[in-house]
Amino acid sequence: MSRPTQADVAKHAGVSRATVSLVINDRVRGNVRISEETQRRVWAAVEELGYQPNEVARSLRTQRTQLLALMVPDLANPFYPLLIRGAQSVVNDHDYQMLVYDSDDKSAREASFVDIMLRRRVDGVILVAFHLKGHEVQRLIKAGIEVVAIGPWLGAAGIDVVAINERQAVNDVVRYLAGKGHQRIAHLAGSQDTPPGQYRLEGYRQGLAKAGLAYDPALVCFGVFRGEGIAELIPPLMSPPEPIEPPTAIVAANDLMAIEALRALKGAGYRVPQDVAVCGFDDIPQAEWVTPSLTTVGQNVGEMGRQAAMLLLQRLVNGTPNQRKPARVTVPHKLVIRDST
Amino acid sequence: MSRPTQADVAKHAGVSRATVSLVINDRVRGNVRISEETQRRVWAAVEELGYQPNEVARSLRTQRTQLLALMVPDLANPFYPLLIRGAQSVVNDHDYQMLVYDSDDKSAREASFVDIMLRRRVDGVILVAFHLKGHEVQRLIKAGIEVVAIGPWLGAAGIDVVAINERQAVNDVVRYLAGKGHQRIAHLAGSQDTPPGQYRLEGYRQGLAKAGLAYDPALVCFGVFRGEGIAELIPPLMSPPEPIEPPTAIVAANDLMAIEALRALKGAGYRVPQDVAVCGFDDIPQAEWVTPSLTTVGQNVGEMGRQAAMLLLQRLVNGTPNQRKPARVTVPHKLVIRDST
DNA sequence: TTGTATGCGTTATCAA
DNA sequence: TTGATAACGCATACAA
Repeated sequence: MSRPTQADVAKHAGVSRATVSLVINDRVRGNVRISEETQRRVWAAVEELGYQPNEVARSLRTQRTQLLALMVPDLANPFYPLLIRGAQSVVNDHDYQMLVYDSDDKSAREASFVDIMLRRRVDGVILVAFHLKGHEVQRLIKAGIEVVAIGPWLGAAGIDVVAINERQAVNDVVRYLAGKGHQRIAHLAGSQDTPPGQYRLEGYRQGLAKAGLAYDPALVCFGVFRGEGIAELIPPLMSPPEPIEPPTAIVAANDLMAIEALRALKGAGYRVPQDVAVCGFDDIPQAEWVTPSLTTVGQNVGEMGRQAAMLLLQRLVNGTPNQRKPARVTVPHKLVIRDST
Repeated sequence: MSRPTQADVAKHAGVSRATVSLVINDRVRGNVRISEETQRRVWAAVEELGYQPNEVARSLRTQRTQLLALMVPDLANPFYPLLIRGAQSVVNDHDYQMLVYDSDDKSAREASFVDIMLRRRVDGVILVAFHLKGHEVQRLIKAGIEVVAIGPWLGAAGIDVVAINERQAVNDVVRYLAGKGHQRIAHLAGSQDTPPGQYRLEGYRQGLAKAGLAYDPALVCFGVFRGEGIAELIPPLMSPPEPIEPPTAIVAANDLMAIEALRALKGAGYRVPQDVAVCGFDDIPQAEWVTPSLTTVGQNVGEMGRQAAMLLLQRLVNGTPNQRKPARVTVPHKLVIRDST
């Protein structure tokens, strides 16, 4: 029932426990020399007993868990599974495992993520944090846990960050729409208590300014990135009280919101893009599935995951933890023009 | 730099290490009695030093890691994030964390999952396994790791399984189509080296038989659940060589495949459902987004995740590991009729 | 009510 | 080239 330990292997092979450890960890390549014969015997015993090293004991001894963690705000947003995949692929190639944590975009869950990681002694974390404060992240860093953030993040001072230029991206969208002759461009903004929500709204305002259009608060409404409740926002936006002109284009803060808007608009009898154009943000695979297909900002999300994981592993394997100066990787985005504009 | 241990807390509070352990683990409620004053001092020291229990050491000592793992075949299929969410929600409520592992539908990765879990000494795993053999799962069980499988699985003898009735579900779809007058019903089958691929094909054949329709191999083509390469399957299916009649309905093995088929059909100028009806399987949220919206088999995927996690935790917390007789939970499915049929 | 001592399964530092 | 032996940080049986 109880699993074999190194001691069992040692007894079985007729050698000492230390020898087993040396053989198994391939220390033979160092200056340590162990006879061919002994090695053979050890491996035979391992095989015979079905011995699997106890990673827990190993972690306690080496002070390294080979465990990383990735926190995301919404697993149900297809954007994040792609991010996770990208990160997983490089992490697993380096003998690490990764814990996935869905914070559900909740401040309390983000905070408890920190505690859990502290207790589990993970070697590093990748954060897509919407609510975490700088000092909470500092707790991780002080405990020797390496941290990489993905996405714009206000408390990012001193840590590696992988992101796209959010303001610029929305800016691009707005100017593209203005270039197509749109004068009344609305923004379906994300939660303003999150950095992407704020940055994207800023980008929208910048874009308007650059295009010589006035900012009209009546054209901005606020939703959540999850896309819930967007349908209720559309009627008041599209049929505003008298003197206000309705928009001819809507820039949503992400694809989930844009797709919900699309559905609500179609349901209400609006033609997209003839009556109103719609743009998203992220370029999730589903942006191509909807009708009309969605014009959006393409983020290479898999690449962002990979980059973040690589930064983390660099710090972890190349020694010098917490020493190197923080990296800031900006992943290029591109405007993906489809049928909704 | 180095983090405080219980010994540090003990010194700081002026008590012994054991006392700290007792207080922190809330053993005060047992028959162990510790004075209010001592407790206060311990907690104060914990607070002051920012002590966090070392879960690694604790795991080594208690022989429990409070770690579970969930293996899925394709994180990019929106079905699985919903499953993960369901499981996470109950797992996290019980002071466990969950490792998410994407096997990428690869046999080798599924096998290495087993090794990794064995070494990490996880307390339990939830498997959505497409390739794992019975004896590989037995390795987990022999090591004392609790196992719950989600979905149909051939090597499931003796372990808890949460699943829907796959054959019946496809059966229902075929008979529904037959009832609408379809005589030529095609099947876009999933990989036949996976249980769902096989069961769904079987269900298709059963449905045909029940509806009094002949099985025609020309109406069955084989794709992958991921949905890649479906577009190439459509032209030969829809314009078969001379004597063969093309189908008037297509039953896909999952929604990803159905949606790709939908897109290919529309691209080729077919009208859905007038020229050909399309059905999917899973009812991912995106089934409702596409045009026409997709008729499909609704699986309550979040519920399946929750159920699986509950079964696992029951075994874990209610003692008696591996003793109880295996549970077999069948989650109800339902035909969700939309515009594609 | 609190303290002492031991072991969980490793790795690593010494000697031999 | 190999073998004792001491940590790693904690929980717990037993003593006090």
